Amino acid sequence: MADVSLTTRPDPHVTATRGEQAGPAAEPSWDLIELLFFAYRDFVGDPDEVLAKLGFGRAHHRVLHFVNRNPGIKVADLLDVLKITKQSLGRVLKQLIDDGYVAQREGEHDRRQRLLYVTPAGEALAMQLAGLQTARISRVLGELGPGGREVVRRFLAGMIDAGDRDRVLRMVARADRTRPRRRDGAP
Amino acid sequence: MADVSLTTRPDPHVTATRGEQAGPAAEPSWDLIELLFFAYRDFVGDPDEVLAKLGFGRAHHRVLHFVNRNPGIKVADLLDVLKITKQSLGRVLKQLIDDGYVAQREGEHDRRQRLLYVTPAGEALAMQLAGLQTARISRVLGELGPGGREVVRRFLAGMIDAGDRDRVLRMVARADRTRPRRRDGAP
DNA sequence: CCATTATGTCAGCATTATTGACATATTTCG
DNA sequence: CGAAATATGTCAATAATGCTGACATAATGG
Repeated sequence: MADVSLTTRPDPHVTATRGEQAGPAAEPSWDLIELLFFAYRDFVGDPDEVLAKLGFGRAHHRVLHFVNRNPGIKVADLLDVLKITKQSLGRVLKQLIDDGYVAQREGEHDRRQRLLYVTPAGEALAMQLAGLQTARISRVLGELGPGGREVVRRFLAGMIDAGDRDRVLRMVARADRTRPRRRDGAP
Repeated sequence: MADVSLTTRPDPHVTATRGEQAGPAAEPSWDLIELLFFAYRDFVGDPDEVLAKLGFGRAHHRVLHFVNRNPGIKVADLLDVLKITKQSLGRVLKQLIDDGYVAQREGEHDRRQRLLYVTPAGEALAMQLAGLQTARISRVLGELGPGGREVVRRFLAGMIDAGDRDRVLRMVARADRTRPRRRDGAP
């Protein structure tokens, strides 16, 4: 049974890849639809296990992740990224704060703002979770060979709604620069 | 602002792709982690809208999808694929049956079994939803150029837990053969 | 006949999301 | 200055989707 189709094969239904024209949809991409479902489920599965032991869920992960990646982010911007309501965010954010994984600080220019930062414990947890997901990704990219990473990146970026894509890519790029060197004014 | 990084660029943190060795996790793949999050959200977003108008949710989509792809599937096997409990499945399955999207039939050899099939309405809905997702996928694959599809496919397959991978790939391959020609004994 | 299997169902609970309404503090602007 | 707008927090109710545990029914199979 080993290793079916993890290697390249002719792939009968590559009918022509039919790029642009969104005609009457020849034949659904069943394989990619299903693989994406299973891949994403397992991709978030590893963090889920760790979080469950702390009494947290997937929602906590998302909040912790984006706060870690965007130190000093405003609550309003976080809501924008996550596309949830502030009531939904409030609950999980309160738990993360109460448990000492996230801290708030007043904005310097605008004291209404509660800028969000991860605590050292929060950063450690965020890095642990990201490490699990990165391990999975790295293993696969290693199997793909050179160039694979860029193809995957372009595929995922292209799958994002056009209206959001640039904002997301800007955020990814910005945070790429922000994280590496320990940011200045962390609490 | 347009089109950042949808084109290939040097990509600073490609540190060596560090394939196999799962050492102390050098630097997280922040970009792919986040892109996967946003890509999956939008990938399921299109069907979500259609389903909401019918009073259905994502859970209904998954059930309808796998029944459509695996006509005559046993309840137990569906539970295995979805990895949920029969109580959770029962709720959404009952709605799909009551609303005429899924039908049950007794197994021929084993009359305890309730084999699941989509009705014509169910097939139409499943195809509509798959069409939306396929349109998104096809557009991106068209932008990736030849070879992109296979890289993406291998990436997604590789992201699946090793223990499940073969089973999933076998299912994908089997259904690839099952669907195309109208199956024999559908209700 | 009896143990097992396949399925369904009742009851209760948790997580994560929603909407609507309102409260508080602060900034901004006329 | 004072009113309007903004940023955030919170209360209450509801929905979707998952869970556990317990039990019921029907059919299979030794």
